[in-house]
Amino acid sequence: MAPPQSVTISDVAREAGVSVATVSKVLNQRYGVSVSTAAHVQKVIDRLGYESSLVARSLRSHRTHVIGILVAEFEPFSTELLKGLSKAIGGSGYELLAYSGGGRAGGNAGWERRYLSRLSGTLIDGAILVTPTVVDGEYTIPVVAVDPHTGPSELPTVDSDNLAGAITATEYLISLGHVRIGFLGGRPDLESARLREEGYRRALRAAGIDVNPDLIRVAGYREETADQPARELLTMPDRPTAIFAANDISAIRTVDVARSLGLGVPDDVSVIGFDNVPESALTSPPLTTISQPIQQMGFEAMKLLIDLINRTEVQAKHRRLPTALVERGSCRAV
Amino acid sequence: MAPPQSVTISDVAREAGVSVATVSKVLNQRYGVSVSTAAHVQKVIDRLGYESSLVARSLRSHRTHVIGILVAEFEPFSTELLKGLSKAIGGSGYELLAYSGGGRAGGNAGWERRYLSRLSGTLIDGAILVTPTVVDGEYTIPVVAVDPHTGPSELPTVDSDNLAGAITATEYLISLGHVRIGFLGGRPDLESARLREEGYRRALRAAGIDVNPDLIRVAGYREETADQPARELLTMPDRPTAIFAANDISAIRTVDVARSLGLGVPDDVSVIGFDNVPESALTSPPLTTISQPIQQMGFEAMKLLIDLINRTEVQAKHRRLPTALVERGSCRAV
DNA sequence: CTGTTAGCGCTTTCAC
DNA sequence: GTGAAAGCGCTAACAG
Repeated sequence: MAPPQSVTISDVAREAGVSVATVSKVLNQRYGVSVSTAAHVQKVIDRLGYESSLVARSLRSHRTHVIGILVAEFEPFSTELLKGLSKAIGGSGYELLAYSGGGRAGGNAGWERRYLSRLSGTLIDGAILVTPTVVDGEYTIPVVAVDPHTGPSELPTVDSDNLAGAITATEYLISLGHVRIGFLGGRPDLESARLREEGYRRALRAAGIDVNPDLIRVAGYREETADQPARELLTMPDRPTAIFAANDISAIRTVDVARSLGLGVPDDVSVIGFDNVPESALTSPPLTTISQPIQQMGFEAMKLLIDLINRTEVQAKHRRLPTALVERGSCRAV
Repeated sequence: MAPPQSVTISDVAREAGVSVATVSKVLNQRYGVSVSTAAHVQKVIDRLGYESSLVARSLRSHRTHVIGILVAEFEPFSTELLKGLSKAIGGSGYELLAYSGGGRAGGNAGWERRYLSRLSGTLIDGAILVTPTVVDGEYTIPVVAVDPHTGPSELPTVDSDNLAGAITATEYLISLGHVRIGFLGGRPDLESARLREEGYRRALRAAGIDVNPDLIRVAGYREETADQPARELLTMPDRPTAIFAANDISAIRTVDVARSLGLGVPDDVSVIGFDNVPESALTSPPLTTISQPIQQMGFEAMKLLIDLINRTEVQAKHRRLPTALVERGSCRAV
């Protein structure tokens, strides 16, 4: 039935004995085509299995009903978000296009701007930027940022309560009797990382514990960048009895590094993460962490973006979702 | 620095006082541009923050260095695959474009063909089809299927050993003393679903247990379609003591349904899944399941596709990866 | 070395 | 009701 390959609008036109303009009209249900012609053309379209090229179409008409999700990389956080986005898009009539550069796109600051330039104005009607490094400037299409660089700015933003979450994590460790608590920070350019560190410091001070700079390292949220700082903390002469890692990936790496060093978790060192990505339950022991409602964040971001695209009145341009402690097995009292 | 919005090649040309052709040449590092002109144009490009439109570019030159991943939906399996794909793409110079229709795209058989028509010939150099419903016919660009409709066909394919995995799962249940073992089947159009059921039947027969059709239901691999059949199995007068669900999503739903029915897992009913998506560790009790190396499958698919695109000699067009039992807490002996 | 010209597949006036 | 023609942003001959 369906033919092997790329059939264009001209093929359909020729086959149907009409002009491409006419085919285009029936394609887009425009007025000005007789019922019989329309039916005939439709038949040819079906027979040929024709589907209009998103690219060519978008170049001309700037409405594609496609929403772009721009991510540096497909890792646990962004894919979890994708699941929420996918749910939110339900019957909205939009389709999703998730775009990611090669692995280390995260390396080049401003990747989101480049991706956006490449796709916007044409391919997508709106975009969701996942942990973008830069959020200043204006955009030609509606854009929503998730967990961005700076805190809530002009750009519509969805994030979670990073500060409260970090305070909760640290207080939890303190309540377990820990005093020497290490901190493995996130991507320095991200507001979430700043707030998580701030929460750590604040909770420590509130408990009358001095913040020791030696116990603070940058782990960059990624596997490759987390091992070294985790090792440093774990091999200190007077190593911390607990480590708060700014995201689950770092925490998971910390558990692995600890094991490789012959240290038991939580017996020799307690570890708490942040995010509650599904992977956090896969470690042994399963990771105690602070949950962000990531899928929910995706859901909210999508709703917000669709409202923006439709120019619906938007209630709040910044949505902040709550975090919560998830106790599993990687922390214990001392 | 970077200006707010869509600047086109003509803007650059005008600003630099050259023709668009010249700009295009420096953009694509073509010969035929003096060093000084090139430098000047490059400066303007940088100043304007110009980035060429993927759409316009791809319409003309049919090489984009973008690989399409076509999925019906972003759910645990496809996103897990995405992680593997993302890793495989590393320094290859390709970028990833994951495309998904609205939620129930899975409903329309042949979605992958439609998506492909919309994107191919233009936007993407090659595609990975995730659980496509149809794999016949030819394609204009290199295509690799992951876990497709029919088993290994003409189309290059990556899958896992579904038959062996299903046999393992069923034998495991039998070894635990279960005899009345229910089966929650997958998407009927998928070869993986067929093989998993086949494995179930084969293991049963090998153990001298009659296959009871009443104990077999179709759960469709999705949350929405799994609840009802799970409930049916669980509320039978003589309900099974164990259920083998053809994927983790169905298994997780089964655990939930069991709980809502006041049945304990694994005390009243044992449940085993298939896939080992991260979510399977999040249930309580954590799910015993058959693991597929999903990320690895993504990795292999990407390698295969890149070889195909580069016309590198491809060793094997069908790659089948091993499955394994992952014992967690949702099964017990009777 | 540089610019002019012709499209890629499609939508959209605007004549007929 | 229908088609010719222009043009979206870009690349690729081909002239100059």
